[in-house]
Formats: sequence, structure tokens, C-alpha cells
Amino acid sequence: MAKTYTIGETAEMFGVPESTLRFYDKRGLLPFIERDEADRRVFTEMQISLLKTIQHLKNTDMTIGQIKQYVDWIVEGDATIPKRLAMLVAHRQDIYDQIAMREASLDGVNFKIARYEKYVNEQREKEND
Amino acid sequence: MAKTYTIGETAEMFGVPESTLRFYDKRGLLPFIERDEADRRVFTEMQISLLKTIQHLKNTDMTIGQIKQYVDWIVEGDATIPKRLAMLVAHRQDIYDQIAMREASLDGVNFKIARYEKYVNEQREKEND
DNA sequence: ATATCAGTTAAACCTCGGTTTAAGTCAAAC
DNA sequence: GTTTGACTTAAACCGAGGTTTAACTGATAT
Repeated sequence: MAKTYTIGETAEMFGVPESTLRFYDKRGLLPFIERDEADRRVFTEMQISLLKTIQHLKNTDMTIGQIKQYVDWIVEGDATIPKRLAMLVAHRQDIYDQIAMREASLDGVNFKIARYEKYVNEQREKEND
Repeated sequence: MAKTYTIGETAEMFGVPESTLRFYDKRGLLPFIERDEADRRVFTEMQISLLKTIQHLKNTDMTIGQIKQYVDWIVEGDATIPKRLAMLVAHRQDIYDQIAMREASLDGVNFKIARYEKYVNEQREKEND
């Protein structure tokens, strides 16, 4: 018997409200999810693993729509592996771009910080006259 | 006479629609902006420079509301420099966190890519039997 | 047996960050 | 003098990504 999780346990595990998991399910991000006798969602390792992937994709600004495409391809089976591979390779480039943009903007912010620090230090010196 | 720019020129310069610049103005992100005789916005180096800062902050997911706070402090004068400095230092940490999260998720994506590449290569080998 | 707790649904609601629309003004070109 | 082009406004609209609400079900504890 593989371990399973309730929606509450899963939500806590991922640090999201249960409503978010229900929203993802409604949007088709959690295929193959089963229900118990009382119609409650049963999260298996498969869902947990998929949710981890979904979090990586979300953390890197992939839209729900694109994630759904990826999940739909998983549902279609191994024949879509080349498509999934191409999607992830393209997305990896997006991630590189996101990081590069942030590093560039970080430089701009650091420049401002340096100017403000200089000003603050000069004011402090004047006071200590 | 310092060079000035129309909203159209400024929009093109920053690669955004004019409506975005009007929207920023309405939200208070462009203080000190003047108008010509025909009530058209006149963008000076001051606005251009502020827009560059705004772009850095937006590129690193600072909200319009926070950016407005920063701009309001600029309007208030040099007395708010310590507050601005503190805000930017806190924001710099946010940027570090954003980059770190993306690098972690990049690892996850790369792991998936490696698995898919392995699969694709194995399938290719089978075909070449 | 009844209260509590964890789950269920559909639908309404919300915020954010713009974008679009409609109607108008003004300067320059023809 | 009228058309064209670039600008102006207020207000309506939009898509993304959830969140909240209301009403309900079913299992467990007292």
C-alpha cells in the first residue's frame, strides 16, 4: 500500500491553501487523481511528484495554460515525450532570461543603494563635526 | 535646453504602449512631469531616469504600490533617503531570493530534461537496430 | 443523536497590471 | 478649411491566478 495524502495534508506539504489544489484540479493539472468512498481526493506519490514539477514551473513563471499543455501531454503518453522535451528546453531558456534580467536589474538597484549609502554616510560625518 | 520627449517617443524608447505610461502617471509613478501648452506630457531626463529605475523594480517583481511608495519618498525630499535605502536593501534581498528560487527550479527542470533526453536517445537506438 | 471536522461543489468575488474605447483637442500639411 | 496625426480624458473592460462563500456530505468523538 503506497502512502496517500488528503487534500489538507497535501496543501500543508506544499504551503498552499486547499482551494489552490482544487483550482489546479479544476484546471486539469491533476489528472489521474482518484477519489475515496466519500468522494474525497486521494493524493498519491504520483500527484505529489507532479505537484513538485508544477511548483518548479510556476516558480519560473510558466502559466497555468502552458502547464496544462505539459500535463495533457503526460496524459497522452510516451509518444509526446519529444514535445515535452522541446517545451522544457524552451522553458529553460526562459529561466535563463529571467535570471539574467534580474541580475541586470540587481546592478541598477545596487547602484542606487551605493549612492544612497554615500549620501547617508556624508550626512553622518557632517553631524559628527 | 535639455532634450525632452513626447509620450510616443518615450513609449518607443521603453518598449511599452503609451497607455502604460499614462497608467503609471495616473498611479503617481511620474511626479514632476510637466505639460506643454497643448496639455501634452513632457518627458525630461528626469522622467526617463525615473522610468529606468521603475523598470528595474518592475523587472524584479516590485508591485506598483511599493514603487509608488518609493516615488512618494523621492517627492518628499532628501529626508526620506534612509527610508529609500532601507527599502532598496530589503528589495535586493527579494531579488536574491527570486534568483535562488529560479536556480533551484532550473535544477528540477534540468533533471526532467535529462530524463527525457535519455528516453529519446534510447528510442533512437532501438530504431537503428 | 448530535456536534465537530474535513472534505465536497458551483458560482461569485477579488486584486493586479494593464488595455481598450469613446469622445474630444490641437498643430501641421494639403 | 479640412484632413491627418499625435495627443488628451474618464471609464469600461480584460485575463491571470486564485480566494471566498454558501450549502452540503460523511466520518468520528462524546
